[in-house]
Amino acid sequence: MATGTREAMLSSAIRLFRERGVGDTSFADVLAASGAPRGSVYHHFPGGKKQLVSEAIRSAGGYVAANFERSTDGPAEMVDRFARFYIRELERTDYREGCPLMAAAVAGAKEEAAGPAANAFSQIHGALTDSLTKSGVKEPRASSLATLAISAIEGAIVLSRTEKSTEPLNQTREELAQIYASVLA
Amino acid sequence: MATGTREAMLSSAIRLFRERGVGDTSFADVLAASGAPRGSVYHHFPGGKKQLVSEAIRSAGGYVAANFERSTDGPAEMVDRFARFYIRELERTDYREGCPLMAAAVAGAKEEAAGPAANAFSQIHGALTDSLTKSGVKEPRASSLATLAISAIEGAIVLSRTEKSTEPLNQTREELAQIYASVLA
DNA sequence: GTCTATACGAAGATAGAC
DNA sequence: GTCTATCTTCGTATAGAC
Repeated sequence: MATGTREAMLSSAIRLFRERGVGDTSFADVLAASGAPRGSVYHHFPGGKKQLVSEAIRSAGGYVAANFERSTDGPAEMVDRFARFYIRELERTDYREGCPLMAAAVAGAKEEAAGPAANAFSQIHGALTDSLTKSGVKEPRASSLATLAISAIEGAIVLSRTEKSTEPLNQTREELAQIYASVLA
Repeated sequence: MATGTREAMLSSAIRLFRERGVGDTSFADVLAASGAPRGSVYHHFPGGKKQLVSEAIRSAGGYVAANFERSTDGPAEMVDRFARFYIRELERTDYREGCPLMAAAVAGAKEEAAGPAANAFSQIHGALTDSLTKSGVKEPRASSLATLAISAIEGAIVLSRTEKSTEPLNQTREELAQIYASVLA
């Protein structure tokens, strides 16, 4: 298919970013991982690596946001599913792959990475805040609770990864569940 | 002084890691930032870049841990001071410099970075858990609450940085203060 | 302990043939 | 749309003079 190579490069880039970070991922790495033909790189990404990074993080952000929000879910479910998703991801990849948005955000100097990551975080925060207010939580508390959950889960993903244990993420998930339950009661 | 160059290189490395991440920081960058003489690199760090990274993160870990724990503080104070420290750091550096342990942990493939970061996180978690149990919180809740606080603050640092606003970190700090207050009451 | 010079490879990017 | 070849720059590392 026409876009097969492009898609393969983007998804390989995302995987490598999650694994080693943006700065440690080279163009050649993406080529090798995706099996994409060497000569077609600048055909698909005339803007070079910056374009590849930017599009990959944008794509990852859309994916994470879509996984985060399900219109039928309440706030507690959104948070719990988000945490569980990354617990599964860490187990699936033997603790190699973290959150792509985190990887991008830490490369603060690269605007092509940090910019799309900021957008995605903002989108997730907005969705969770909305869900909280619809459940009766007033601003500014709704925004605070949304920030707490996103911060805690993102941080816990990193801790779980470095410890090679799901315990930090599970502990965080349980504490958040308790907080959300008491607020929404 | 004999170790002046060495120290300068290490502290410059830490600053650059916080700013752009480990993968995007080159040896030459560290040299330029520290003003260290080009020819003495392998005199001070015969193990090359791996040694520099490893020692820099170890040093940063000790610094963060020392800042985190003060023997006279209770758990709520430890958490609050940790959050406030990074709020000040973000303001001081115009949101350029995040947590060095985060930067190291995200470079999961580099054991010389991820290893020392994991040690530092573990040390901080142990100190906070101890402080909680001494305040009467039983295990395993003490461990969970410690994990929640560290995860949330570390995650919030990243969010605040990408948004160029202290709001996420402040919101997280306030929510954590509330949780700790209710548990310790 | 610091300097210059340089080797060596990796990485990003481009050109031109097919 | 893909291939090979190549150019340039950068990054790590080493050698040898001072």
